[in-house]
Amino acid sequence: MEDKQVYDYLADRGIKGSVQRVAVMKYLLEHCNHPAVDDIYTELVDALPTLSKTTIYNTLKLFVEQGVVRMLTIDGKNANFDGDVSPHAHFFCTQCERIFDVPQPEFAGSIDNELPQGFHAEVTELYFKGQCPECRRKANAC
Amino acid sequence: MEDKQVYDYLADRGIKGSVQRVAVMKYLLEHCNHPAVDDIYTELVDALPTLSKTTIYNTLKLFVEQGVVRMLTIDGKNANFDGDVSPHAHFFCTQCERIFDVPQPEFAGSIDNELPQGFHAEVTELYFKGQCPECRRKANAC
DNA sequence: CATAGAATTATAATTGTTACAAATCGGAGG
DNA sequence: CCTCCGATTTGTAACAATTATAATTCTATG
Repeated sequence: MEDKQVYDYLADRGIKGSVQRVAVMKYLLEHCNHPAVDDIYTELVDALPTLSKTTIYNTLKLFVEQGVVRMLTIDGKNANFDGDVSPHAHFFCTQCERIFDVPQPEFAGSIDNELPQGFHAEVTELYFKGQCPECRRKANAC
Repeated sequence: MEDKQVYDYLADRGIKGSVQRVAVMKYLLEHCNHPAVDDIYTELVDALPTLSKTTIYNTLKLFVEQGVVRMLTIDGKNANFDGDVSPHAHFFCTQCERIFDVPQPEFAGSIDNELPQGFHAEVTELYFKGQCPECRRKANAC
């Protein structure tokens, strides 16, 4: 993926680009590993040696506010980030601690109908926690 | 609610009671405000002056492991706790920052059918974020 | 009543995040 | 091409939630 593409992607969504912002967005678009702030920092600091962790925080905050990134609070410790903002749910494996994308059941279409009168939801997060296929297989192998 | 009742409630679920554990469980059963650790501590420390915050952490960890309490990671800052473990979803008002109980759509009955082959979920958390009726009303009053 | 194991406590350490002020960057106008 | 202003980035320090640890206190049991 070209930096120019990412720059335009941000511009289309009303976000002024910068070297750092493009790098963060590009990383999120190219990886579906739901990184934490630290993961992103570690990945990018080699290419951008002056990068500051504060910048990652600032950038992600902006991205979340502008709706180009989703923040996940699934693992109870860190925030994790997802560059895929299309509706989907997440599965947290309590053993390997990885986060997986899983399809979201259809109720999502009419969220406010599901809610009591007067509530208005802007964000929906559906989290599952348990064992992923790989860890289940290992556990049963005993 | 009597302490004895709460003590038995815990015993029925395989948890040995203590003054502190009963106090925490009782508080959670009597309040649906989804308190954070600090809220619980502040509420209980008057009646139990020697209470330690570490005890609250230990106790809640035990309760969550034993499935008598749910931990919510909806607000991005603190963990919040819910003594009601029956299936229901939560709504976080981004303005007043309160957490509301809301009904959970029916997919919950057959969770593993909703998940890709091989995943096994033990916990499901459905979070909505937006404005509660009260804050919406205030916002529109301008 | 003595003892062993469990639970509680206080303190310190750790960690993720935010606040803040200084330095740097980038674009508009001269 | 230069200067200047506002936005962005950076580094440091502050903050707050949580966890680790070790000592103390409880509690059940013999």
